[in-house]
Amino acid sequence: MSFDDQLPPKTRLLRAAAELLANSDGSPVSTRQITKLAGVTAPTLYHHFGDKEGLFDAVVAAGFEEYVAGERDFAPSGEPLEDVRRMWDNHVRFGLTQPHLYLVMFGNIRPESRPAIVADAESLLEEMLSKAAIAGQINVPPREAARSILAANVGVTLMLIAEPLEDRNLELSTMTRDSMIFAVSTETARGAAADDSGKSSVVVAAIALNAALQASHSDQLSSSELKLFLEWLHRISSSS
Amino acid sequence: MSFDDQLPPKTRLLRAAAELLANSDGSPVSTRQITKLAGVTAPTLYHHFGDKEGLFDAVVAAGFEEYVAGERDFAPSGEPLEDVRRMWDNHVRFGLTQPHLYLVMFGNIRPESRPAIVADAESLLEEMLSKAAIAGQINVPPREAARSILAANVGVTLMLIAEPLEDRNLELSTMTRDSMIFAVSTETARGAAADDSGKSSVVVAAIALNAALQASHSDQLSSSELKLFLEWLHRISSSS
DNA sequence: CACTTCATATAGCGTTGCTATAGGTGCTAG
DNA sequence: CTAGCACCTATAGCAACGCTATATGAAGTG
Repeated sequence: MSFDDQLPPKTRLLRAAAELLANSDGSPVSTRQITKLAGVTAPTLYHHFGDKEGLFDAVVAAGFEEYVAGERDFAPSGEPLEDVRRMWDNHVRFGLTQPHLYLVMFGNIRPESRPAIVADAESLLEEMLSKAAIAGQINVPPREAARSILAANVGVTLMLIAEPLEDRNLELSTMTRDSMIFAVSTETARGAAADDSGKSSVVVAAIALNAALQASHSDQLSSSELKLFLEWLHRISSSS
Repeated sequence: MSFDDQLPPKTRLLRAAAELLANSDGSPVSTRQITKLAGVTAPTLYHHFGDKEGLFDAVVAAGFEEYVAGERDFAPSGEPLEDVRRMWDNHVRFGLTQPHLYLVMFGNIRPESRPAIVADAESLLEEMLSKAAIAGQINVPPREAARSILAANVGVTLMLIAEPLEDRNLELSTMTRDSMIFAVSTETARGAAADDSGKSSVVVAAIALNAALQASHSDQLSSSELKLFLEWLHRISSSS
């Protein structure tokens, strides 16, 4: 169960820490576990990495390489905002496939101590958004857009990690992603509010839905379902 | 430096924990510090709260009361989306004035263990968004909108907490906030390319009706009818 | 008074991150 | 060849951690 004795202790420590971090079910990883798996004793760890956090930082640095590699892997599609979407998705995917590493990278927030990793991720995003800005596709300075989008991206990823596996719904991610990109992009036709009739109630909403349904040939309901649905709608909207 | 001996130990423990948590500069707070400040011994803590996390949960619960009180304090302005903005701002303000408490509440994420606090904050937001939905102001089901907005809200707050005080820029918050609200609100005609406007109005109306029905306990339909009705509504509103 | 129940204290277990000290190893200089 | 010098690693152990088995006191009830 130990590591190849040929490798230098520093490397063995890094691999052991990475492995334990990846397989730990959220419980903290002790230096004793790490040094035991690496086949070295405690002082070796502190000689090479200063302290536990130093070792984790080194692991994170390697993890970040992987993260950045993922972010850069896809060739620019010529559609910067589409690339931003892919960066978002890659960010979330990274967080969900390596939740413990991600939590060390982005989750271990301490007041007034901004992890360098955040700045790196931010500039990576900003780079792509600058292209979008050049193409006149966004209505916010790239730096601010990057900060904003990254914040939302981190928030969503943390939420998804915290969620039990069985009801993890990636729609939260895509929806938030598209909301953010939509909001900063210039391609949105503003104004032209469809119905600002206001003062909506059950009745008004029912009437609106009724009209809209009949006009749009929605195929979400079968015809028999639709018939009954409309009858109920009528009952609701003709009451009160 | 100790606490009023008249108070029951449970209260003293709570206050001591809250105080140490509030004044700690991010470093962890030990049970020994807490019990010493409270003037009790270890078993007392475990008798009342089970374990350290239990005590922290209790502190958080008190903090959450404060948080909720802040969220409810302002009278509804009659403009639900404006109230959502204020809830967002209140959330950020709470996080920045009590960063350590906030980090215990929202930052201490562990894989697959979703803090109850998140669900509470979510339903608080959802409640307000339902009003917006009834008024036909949003184009996404309230629950999904709440999840999405809260995720972004948490992400932004964590980012701001991590940022050094001197260059904390609240514009990140307002910008992200408005981006999210803008994206889910119907006051903007969404990108024409991806949208069939007829179908879109069906969705909006369905969402509004759904929210209205759940809010008003209409007795126009029997409970079994209502159940099926809502199921269809859900099918319609979650399509597109 | 006897008895139960709740609340607190004494003392200590096992584990944590970390280190003072010392010893071994491989290199270069004389 | 050997002496000296960095560099690296191990032995052993400290202080602090979360937590608990056990015992003692206080308060209420028959």
